[in-house]
Amino acid sequence: MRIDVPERVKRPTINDVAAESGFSRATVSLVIRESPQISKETEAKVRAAMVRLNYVYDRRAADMRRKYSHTLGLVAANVRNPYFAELTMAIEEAVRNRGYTLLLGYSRDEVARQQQLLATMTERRIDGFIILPASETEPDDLGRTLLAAGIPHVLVARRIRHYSSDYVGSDNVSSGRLIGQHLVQIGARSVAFLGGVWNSVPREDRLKGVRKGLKSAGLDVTVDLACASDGPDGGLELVEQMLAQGSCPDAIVAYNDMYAFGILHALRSKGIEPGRSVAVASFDNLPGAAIQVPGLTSADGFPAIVGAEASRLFFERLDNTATPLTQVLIEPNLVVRGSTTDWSHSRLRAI
Amino acid sequence: MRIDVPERVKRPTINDVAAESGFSRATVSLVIRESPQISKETEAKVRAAMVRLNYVYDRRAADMRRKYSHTLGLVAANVRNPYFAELTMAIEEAVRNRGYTLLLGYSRDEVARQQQLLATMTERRIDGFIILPASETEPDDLGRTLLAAGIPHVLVARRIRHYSSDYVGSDNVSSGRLIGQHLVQIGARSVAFLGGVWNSVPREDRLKGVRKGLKSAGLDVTVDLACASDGPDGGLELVEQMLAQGSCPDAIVAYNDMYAFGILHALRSKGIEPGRSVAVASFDNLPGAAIQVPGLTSADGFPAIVGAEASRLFFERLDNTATPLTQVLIEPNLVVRGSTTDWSHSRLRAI
DNA sequence: CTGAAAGCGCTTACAG
DNA sequence: CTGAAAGCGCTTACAG
Repeated sequence: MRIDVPERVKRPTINDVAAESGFSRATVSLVIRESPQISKETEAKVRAAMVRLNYVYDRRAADMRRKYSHTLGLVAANVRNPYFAELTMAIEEAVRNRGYTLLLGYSRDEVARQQQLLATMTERRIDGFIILPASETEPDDLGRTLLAAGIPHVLVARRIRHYSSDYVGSDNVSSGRLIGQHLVQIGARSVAFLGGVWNSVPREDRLKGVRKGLKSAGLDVTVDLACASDGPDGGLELVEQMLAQGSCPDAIVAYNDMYAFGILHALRSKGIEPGRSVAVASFDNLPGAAIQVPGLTSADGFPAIVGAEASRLFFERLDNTATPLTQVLIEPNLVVRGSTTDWSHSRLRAI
Repeated sequence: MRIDVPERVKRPTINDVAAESGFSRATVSLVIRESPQISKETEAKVRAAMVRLNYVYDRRAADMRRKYSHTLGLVAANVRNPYFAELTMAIEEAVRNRGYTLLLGYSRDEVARQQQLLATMTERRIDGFIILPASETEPDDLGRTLLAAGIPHVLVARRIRHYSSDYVGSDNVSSGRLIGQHLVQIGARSVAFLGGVWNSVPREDRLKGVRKGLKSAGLDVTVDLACASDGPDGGLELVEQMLAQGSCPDAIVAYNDMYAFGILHALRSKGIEPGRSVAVASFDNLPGAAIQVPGLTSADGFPAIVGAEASRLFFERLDNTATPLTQVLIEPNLVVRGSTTDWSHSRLRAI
């Protein structure tokens, strides 16, 4: 089967519509923008001409003459983690509801790619950025390209140390505290913290929170291991390293659910039954957490709300560049499931 | 802490660079585009002026004068399914490597949203689209807006019935056949097909493939149930409906891994052990498939390759609008795991 | 309510 | 190798 693809043809412009309708270019422009100063008849005639010619408005040309491009750059590390997927989708929706178009790029957690994306989108005159920064991003990476140029931007999900900007994210410290307190409550005495990128801000925040939660019982984290890979391999590596450090702790706190899933699998492959033998808790509460074996206790960070808030803050910043920088932290919710309560039960039984 | 956000300032233009460097506008333009007809000294002087002024190129203005906007619209149903996430990331990467910028929108499987996105991006003069269409998309939805206007577009992952276009996707029929044949091989005699959107093209293709695979042993699908939700609830609904139709089949084929994960969970909650009591196989081979309990047998569709191929085909179409429409099907690979081999073993043992 | 003119920031022939 | 002029498709004051 051979089907001809239509050739590119020259598109009609506002000039053609003016000629076809018998009005001036300015009048056509006003009709397009639904100006109240155009009479019903004039509008009808112009619109009819547009339909006859198959006219398609050129927003690029329009925006070039205006102050804003009605375009937003979203630069995200990746979208493999469903937390990021949800966050990204929420931003896209909010942005579109404001009549904006989204330019998207993934840094894949590489700073060089991220910088290239920021540069290209700036050349396309986006009105600003929402950035889920690559893990290793330094303050200068954004300071020199965005702050210095006065380009509005909101950071999401990952703060950057020593960089002041608008920011929206889940409250990682609070999530950690909830998890720590819960582990104290079920009677855990030794706790390992596994996964995440070493020394990254979200990891530090989550770990700090867990420590706060444990402190009420005079406890602290006994094992602390990072790992760049959040897949099954990463889980296995973490579990093996943990076991190599001595005995298995009462509880494992994973950096996030992606790590936790791999850790659950690794534990089983080592003959250690997650839940019964060792309690496991984590961050994010992805859809997959509920259907793990056993169900995974996890702190929900509400990525869709984070995304919506980030968009709201972005447009607020666009409207008023003078307001002080704002940090919005979304309160988490700990969802308790078998991965910690099973352990609690076996403990009680043993008494 | 209160930090002042710099005000929007008027940006220097090519005119300013011309004045600062002492050359004409045209010369500056040629320097920017690295024309070979500019001398080293001239280039150096112009570049120095650009640095002094903090000049930022305006690609919108440049593209408006050119034939192409170097911009591509990606309209995807969603990115919650990791298959789509991987596909999207591969497209973003390929597009960027060609110096293109990606405009992104999610239809959330709503045709109205999809149409709105196509319209908006067309008004932004994207050079064309890559579309992962909403499930209910009709041929006319794309025919009237894209075909009629001669806008290049490539469909990915989901074909549309009675619509001829460039298309790239995993070979769903082939995947199904591999699964069907494998089930015959392990000795399954009754097979249920669960999940997916009723009557959708990918569902029909996958089902057709499974039937082909089963046919060699004179078998056919005995239960055929669709379900719009691919979460745990959907899994439960499907399993309950299946059990209501009589006894549990030897094997379940899930429409994809997202459904399969929910189905595994639902089976366990009903006291049916997946793998041992009923074999389960599925499509996509997501990262999560390997760490299910038991490991899930699944046909890998290679979304990253689908994305790369779709991008390649898109640019080919852009370069030459006259070549015949092309359909690229990516050959799948069946990854066999415990969810089917456990059953096989128990069966053999029973003999 | 409508029109003529200038301009947004670039590129593209066309001369020299 | 470089410059003056026209143009991409719109919007924006400014008159009338």
